[in-house]
Amino acid sequence: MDKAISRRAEEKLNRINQIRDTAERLFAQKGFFNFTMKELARKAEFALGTIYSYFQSKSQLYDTLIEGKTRELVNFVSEQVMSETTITKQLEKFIEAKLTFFHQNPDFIRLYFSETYTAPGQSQPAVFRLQQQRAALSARLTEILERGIKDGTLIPVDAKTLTRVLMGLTDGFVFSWIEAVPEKSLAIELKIAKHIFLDGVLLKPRAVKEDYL
Amino acid sequence: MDKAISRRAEEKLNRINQIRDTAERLFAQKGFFNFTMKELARKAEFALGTIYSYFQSKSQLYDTLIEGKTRELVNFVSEQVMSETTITKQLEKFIEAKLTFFHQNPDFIRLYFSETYTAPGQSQPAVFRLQQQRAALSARLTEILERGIKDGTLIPVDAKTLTRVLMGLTDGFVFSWIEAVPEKSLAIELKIAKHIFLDGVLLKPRAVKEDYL
Amino acid sequence: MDKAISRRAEEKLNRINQIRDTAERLFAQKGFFNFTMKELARKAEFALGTIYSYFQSKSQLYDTLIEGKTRELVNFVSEQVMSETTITKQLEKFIEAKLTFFHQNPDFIRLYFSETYTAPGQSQPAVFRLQQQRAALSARLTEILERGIKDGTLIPVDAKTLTRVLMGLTDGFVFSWIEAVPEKSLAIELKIAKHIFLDGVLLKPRAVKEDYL
Amino acid sequence: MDKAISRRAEEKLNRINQIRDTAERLFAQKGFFNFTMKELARKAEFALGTIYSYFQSKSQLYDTLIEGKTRELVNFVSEQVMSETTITKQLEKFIEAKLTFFHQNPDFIRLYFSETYTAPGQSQPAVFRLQQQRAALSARLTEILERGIKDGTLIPVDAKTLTRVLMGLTDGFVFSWIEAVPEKSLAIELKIAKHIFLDGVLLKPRAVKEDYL
DNA sequence: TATGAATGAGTATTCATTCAT
DNA sequence: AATGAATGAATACTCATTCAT
Repeated sequence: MDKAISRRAEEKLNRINQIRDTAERLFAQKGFFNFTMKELARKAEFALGTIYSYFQSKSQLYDTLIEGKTRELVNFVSEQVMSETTITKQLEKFIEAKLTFFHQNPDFIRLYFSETYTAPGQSQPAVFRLQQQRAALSARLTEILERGIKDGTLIPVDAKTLTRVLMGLTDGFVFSWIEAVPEKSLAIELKIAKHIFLDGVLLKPRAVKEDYL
Repeated sequence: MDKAISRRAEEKLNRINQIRDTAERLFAQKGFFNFTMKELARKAEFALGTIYSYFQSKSQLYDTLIEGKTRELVNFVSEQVMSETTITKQLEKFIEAKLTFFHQNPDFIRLYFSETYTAPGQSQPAVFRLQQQRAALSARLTEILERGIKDGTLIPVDAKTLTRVLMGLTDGFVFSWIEAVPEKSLAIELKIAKHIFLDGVLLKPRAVKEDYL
Repeated sequence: MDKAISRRAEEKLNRINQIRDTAERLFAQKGFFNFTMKELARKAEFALGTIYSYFQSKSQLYDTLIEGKTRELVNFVSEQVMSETTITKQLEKFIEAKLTFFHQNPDFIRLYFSETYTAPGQSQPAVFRLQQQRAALSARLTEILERGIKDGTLIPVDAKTLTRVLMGLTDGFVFSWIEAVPEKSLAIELKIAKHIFLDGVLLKPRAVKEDYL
Repeated sequence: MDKAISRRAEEKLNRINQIRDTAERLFAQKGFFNFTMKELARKAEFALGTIYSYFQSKSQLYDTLIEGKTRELVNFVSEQVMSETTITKQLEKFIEAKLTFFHQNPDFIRLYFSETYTAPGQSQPAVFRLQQQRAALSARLTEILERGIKDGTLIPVDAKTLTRVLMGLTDGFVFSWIEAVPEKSLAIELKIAKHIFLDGVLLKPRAVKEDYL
């Protein structure tokens, strides 16, 4: 009996996951408005009604997808960063984890950006939660940067500003993958990314550092 | 007679521009699918049919808007960059011009990202053209970087990779403005951006530069 | 063996009755279209499939309910009327029985009217049978009235017309209970009803009776 | 110009009325749930979208229909009744007006009863308003009856009860027309109805009047 | 025999686009 | 040229019914 129940539960989970995966791919490929629930049903090989027995609505399905993946992202990055101790290593780890996550979840890239893109005034659930998660990630980054600035490792710039900058920089990196994810060279890209963030692109560092507001 | 015609032509141009401006605002605020042509007509203070006498379809209006603005962007950045001679100055100018353009056209930020977001396989006209324009901008950047690498100003990295990186980095910077465009501190942001790109975030440059592939 | 079978048969009957009762309540409360078979299953505490093993379809369940209750009504009224001998008493009994039946089956009031309401051209089974039952009831009434007219007890009006009138009048009485069934005053209402049907509302009967076509 | 505008206004009114008439017929024939907006469009010879440009939704169209007709009914009956002075004449006029209205609007009979039928707890707009109008009509009737009871014209029964009774009786009369409206004999039916209400069905009034609670 | 997950036809509503005035 | 009423294809979602377990 127990076995039967768990087998059913497992099958149900599999079905849900099959829908989720198909939906994620379709949302990513076509955007929210360009795919129909009918198409999802066909691609996921379920009847329309079956989809609706697992998810309340198209929006709710979308929300669930975004929310789940974003939470994964935040957890993944947080764990990786916490495994390091020095500021420099933590920053490197942050970059590495964020880029790695998106590299492993290329479909999510579009979702992530299309959601962040949506006008904030609309305050749809998905957007709201995603922005909350982004905020959580930012807060974690700010802590590291504040410590780095205080102990003289980093340039003395307002930590909040620096946070926005680094969040943006890494987003931009990922964003460049929308057109073409570099299949094999993640290691190289990572190396370059870290280097640029930490040391800049000039071969010979400038002798005199500028003043920072 | 000539005058009358030119007055009419001017009026027509004004009308078109009024529609364009309203449309750009709406596209930016709400996204392509979240407003109706009826709403556009009402906001632009024209009849529905009038809009359609100037633009073939909603998509075509959208395409036109994206295409025009992107071309403006490319021209603006190219001109600014060409006004400088040294590699460092040109890179600084590139960053400055790109960020300035988006700072002055905040509505365009969403359009730019939402379009780039749309899946490339779809090959809708707007996306296609926008990507062509992006390619043009990238090509310009690659030239500069190649010269910089060759003359020893920049770290010896594959120029194509570095291009993608810098395009992504600047995109990311702009992207961070979607949530909140910094009204007054563009100068400061620019200073920081340039510094980070060129010198990195470490206060004391690392003594030994790593090897680059 | 016999016993076991009869126990099963009894259990089955109980199950069917539980479904019928729940269904009757739901049909009456919400109307045919405003509740789902799922809701019925939940309220009757059976699985959806179980309902369908006892009733072919939602419509057929509805039909069965209407048919059964209407047959009860006709039988009840007929029996009561047949227990009297004089015309006046029979008419009083007809009124009394009809009103009493609906008073005891308030849920059925809505069912009765909503069904009669449905367009006759549609010829759905339930409507058809209900109308047959109504016809049976009417026929019984016509007999009484014809005798009453013949023997000079009643005003000399076409019996068919008078039948329709009295059917309508009693329906109307019952109909007024849809909004609020008078809990305690059935006796009083009955007294008034009988009086009005037989003697009218004027305190002093008009001296000269009009001619009737 | 004025003319053109009024012509358009008139055409628009005609169009709306054509939709209303078709809708009233369909609602009456099939009930709310058994007809589709598509069918309405086809029967009214308009495109689906056109229907929606005149009415917000199926429900709103339904509400509008019920509300309008019911108001007509109440106004019509009120005006007729007010044109008489004696109690007896007013009661006769009430019966006459109510029956005449439904005789002239046979489609409305079903709507009227199906709406009154709908469970009151649901409190849908249409039901609510219809019941308000019914209440208004009842109130008017109560006034007349109270005066009649006071001045000794009518039997001494609680006026509220008598109101419910007479409302029910006339409803019942109309209700009997659902199955078959008597095309030619309205005058006769009216005569009989009035007679029964006022004098009852007994040819020889009973000598001793019963006591009334 | 009982269950309830899966099915998919059916329906209200929206909105880009057309075209008679 | 300008207007906006009319059009109807497209789409999210519901719910009676089936059937494998």
